[in-house]
Amino acid sequence: MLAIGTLSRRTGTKVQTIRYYEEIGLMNEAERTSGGQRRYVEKDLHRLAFIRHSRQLGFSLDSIRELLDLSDNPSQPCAEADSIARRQLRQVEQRIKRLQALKKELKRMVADCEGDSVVECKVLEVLRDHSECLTEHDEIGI
Amino acid sequence: MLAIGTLSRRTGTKVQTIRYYEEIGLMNEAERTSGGQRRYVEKDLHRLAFIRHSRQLGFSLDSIRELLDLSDNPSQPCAEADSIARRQLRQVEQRIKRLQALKKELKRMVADCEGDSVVECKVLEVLRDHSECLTEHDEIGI
DNA sequence: TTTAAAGCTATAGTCACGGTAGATGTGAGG
DNA sequence: CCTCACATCTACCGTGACTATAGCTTTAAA
Repeated sequence: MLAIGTLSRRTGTKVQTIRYYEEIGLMNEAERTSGGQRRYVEKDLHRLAFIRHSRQLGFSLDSIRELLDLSDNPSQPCAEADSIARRQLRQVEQRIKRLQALKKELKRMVADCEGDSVVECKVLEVLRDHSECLTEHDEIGI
Repeated sequence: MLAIGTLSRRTGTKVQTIRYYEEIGLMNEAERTSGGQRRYVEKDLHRLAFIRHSRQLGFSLDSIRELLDLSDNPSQPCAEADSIARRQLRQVEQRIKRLQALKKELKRMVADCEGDSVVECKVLEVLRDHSECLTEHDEIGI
């Protein structure tokens, strides 16, 4: 039986995060000692590792919930897990695109900046005047 | 004198967002009508446009605060604005790198997935076992 | 048995807003 | 001047995915 701190170290997850996952029902409610402390078994370790790994791949907790459900019912067809992964892939590709547009704009901004004082600073000038932009960026790129 | 809704439309900023910017001191406190409604002048429009444009380029509100301070004191040297922009550029480049690693991993995941049922689903298998990963991804890529 | 470390709950904060309720103000038409 | 639709006001809660704190209790090793 593992204490929460051990689970934390073994998975690289903060203790509070583990408790948070329990609170939102992503982790099952852990068994407790007579004194009220949480104790975990190997199965919990695997589940948490699955969650963390999925988070590292950028899946939302909602997507992870779906993936865990699928993983818990091994007789279902695989198509759903596949489509969740593909959706995630599309999102990542979108983000990369937007960030690359930003990168281009920022590069141009700092490359052009050679003024000594703020009055003629290219960085601030570009920020002041949207029309100087090469690309149309209506959405915030995160 | 512009009402808040006009400012909102002219800059593509939600009304609540403008009020929020005032609350956190990013926008100056607006003049008020006798009835208590906010009224703006051209200067406010420019400041808000600067803020929105900076947000579109991914700057944090804290960075924008610095940039606005610089912009308000035009005799200062330009170096600081430049370094803020360069910092932002580095962050964007970092994010792109991480996302590209994720993309690679996700692509491999969905490409390998051909099983019919969840038991043999490659997607779930990879998520279950970190050791199958090509890359080390310790941080969550956002 | 002592005691330091680890655990507990409850609560609030993060970022950058978005949304709601219920009251009040404004400006154009009659 | 009056009405009425629309705009705006304040105050507050919610988002995602945690993180941090305070003040307590439990555990395990020496």
